[in-house]
Amino acid sequence: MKVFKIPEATVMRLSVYSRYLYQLGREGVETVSSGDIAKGVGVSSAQVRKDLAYFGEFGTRGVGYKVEELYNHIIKILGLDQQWNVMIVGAGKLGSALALYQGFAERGFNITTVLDVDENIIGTKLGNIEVEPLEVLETRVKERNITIGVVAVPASAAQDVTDQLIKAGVKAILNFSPRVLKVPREVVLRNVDLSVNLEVLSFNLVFNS
Amino acid sequence: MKVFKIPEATVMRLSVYSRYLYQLGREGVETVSSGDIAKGVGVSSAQVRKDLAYFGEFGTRGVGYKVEELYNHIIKILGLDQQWNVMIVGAGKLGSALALYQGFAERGFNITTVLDVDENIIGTKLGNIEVEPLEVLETRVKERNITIGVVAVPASAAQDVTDQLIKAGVKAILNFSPRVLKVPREVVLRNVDLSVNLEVLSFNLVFNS
DNA sequence: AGCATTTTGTGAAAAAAATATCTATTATTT
DNA sequence: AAATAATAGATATTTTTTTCACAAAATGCT
Ligand SMILES: NC(=O)c1ccc[n+]([C@@H]2O[C@H](COP(=O)([O-])OP(=O)(O)OC[C@H]3O[C@@H](n4cnc5c(N)ncnc54)[C@H](O)[C@@H]3O)[C@@H](O)[C@H]2O)c1
Ligand SMILES: NC(=O)c1ccc[n+]([C@@H]2O[C@H](COP(=O)([O-])OP(=O)(O)OC[C@H]3O[C@@H](n4cnc5c(N)ncnc54)[C@H](O)[C@@H]3O)[C@@H](O)[C@H]2O)c1
Repeated sequence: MKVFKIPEATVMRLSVYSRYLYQLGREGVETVSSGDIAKGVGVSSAQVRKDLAYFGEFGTRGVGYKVEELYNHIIKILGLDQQWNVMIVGAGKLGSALALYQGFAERGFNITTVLDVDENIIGTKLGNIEVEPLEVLETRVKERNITIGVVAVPASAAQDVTDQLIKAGVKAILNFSPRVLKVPREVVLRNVDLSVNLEVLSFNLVFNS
Repeated sequence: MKVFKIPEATVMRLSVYSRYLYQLGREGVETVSSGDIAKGVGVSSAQVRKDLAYFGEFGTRGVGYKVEELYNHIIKILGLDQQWNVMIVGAGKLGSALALYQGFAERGFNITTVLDVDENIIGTKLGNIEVEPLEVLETRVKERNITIGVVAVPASAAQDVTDQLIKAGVKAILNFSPRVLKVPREVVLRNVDLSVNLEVLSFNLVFNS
């Protein structure tokens, strides 16, 4: 029921702010100004205040923000005050790295299931998750209440896997394959295209010289 | 000496267009309109034309673009008509996945060197690259003419590794650690923050419901 | 050859985002 | 208690990016 539209850049920055606040919290800092945050994460102080202003008033004029309080607010805004069950499809190099990464659990993302089609991979363990065959996709999504699907299969299989995830009831998809995916409007899609990132670097190297 | 500023979003889209054109080329398609490209990658046709207009006139009115020709132009724009030597620092889960990924070489990114500090990892092979100790960083950057450094170490080591890369002469850095890095203005930096991506999903799941 | 059709390239308009400025509120100092 | 300083929140301005819309080519059809 979105009324205001929040810039995606704002959401991404909030995520970064929250991690900086977490760090400050652990260092024992109790209050922080928009300028401090700005300095810490490399944006302007006006930007920090603007980003927060979309969601309410969290600070005290003349004083700043309470680190812990602001942190909790942002965590809530980002939906990280709850657990999200995640399925990774494709237990290759990248899928395995993601499955083994502890950082996601710390932020409330529970990687409950990893699937593959390769007989040699199915049955192996990634940490304490056993890789299961693609056939159980729908069953697992339903019984484990999985809302987020991660696509880490070759480009040729990406759309097919995506369709299966959506049919099974997944609400959001993080796509690592270099393929433009078609999803219904109500499904949230994000693409992480690692090649594009390298190519932006090479462009800048050529262009700025 | 940059005269016009090109939106970063434009550069990212060009990368996506180029891959779509590559695909079309392999399917034997010879000409394509801005509308076709738009449909294929999910943007507007005006956007496609505007993006290209920053760099010249590549099409024929009433006809469209020659697939191969436009592809070559974009490859040139992105600096992919040359080889880039890349060093990955951190041969953990993510660094290994990146080192073993064939897709980068296909786009002109030559991963020549992978470094780590862990005695158990140094000396092991990733494909045909042997993981070497961090100590050789400067030597390798120089002798192998490395211009791009990939930071795939824990956040606590990220700034230190970055400083070493820059001191050794690397011109661009792709950072996978969840840490805001400080780099001199002339060094190109891009952050790939995988947690942020998941958090944008959870935000949208909460916000749009 | 003339006319209809397609589709680029582009200037103008609109929308979105970032930045700067101003105002109000709190805390601190004198 | 008044003056001063700090800083959030609101508003205004500027900049950037996207979208729109149309004239200018190129093609093909009659
Ligand atoms: N590894 C990287 O660093 C990297 C970088 C950029 C992009 N990518 C992209 O990420 C994706 C995965 O890359 P990777 O390097 O892990 O590849 P990979 O080949 O190591 O792993 C892919 C895995 O997917 C499995 N698979 C294939 N079809 C499947 C299906 N229909 N259902 C379930 N599993 C299936 C394969 O068995 C394999 O284990 C690819 O699309 C790749 O282009 C990877
Ligand atoms: N694996 C993922 O899916 C994932 C997801 C999001 C972010 N990240 C980030 O990417 C980075 C790497 O993640 P990972 O999962 O590969 O971690 P990892 O622990 O598997 O690997 C890190 C590697 O870096 C090495 N290292 C440590 N200090 C070093 C130094 N100073 N110089 C060279 N090497 C050093 C370690 O020996 C280790 O091999 C981390 O910053 C992590 O937060 C990873």
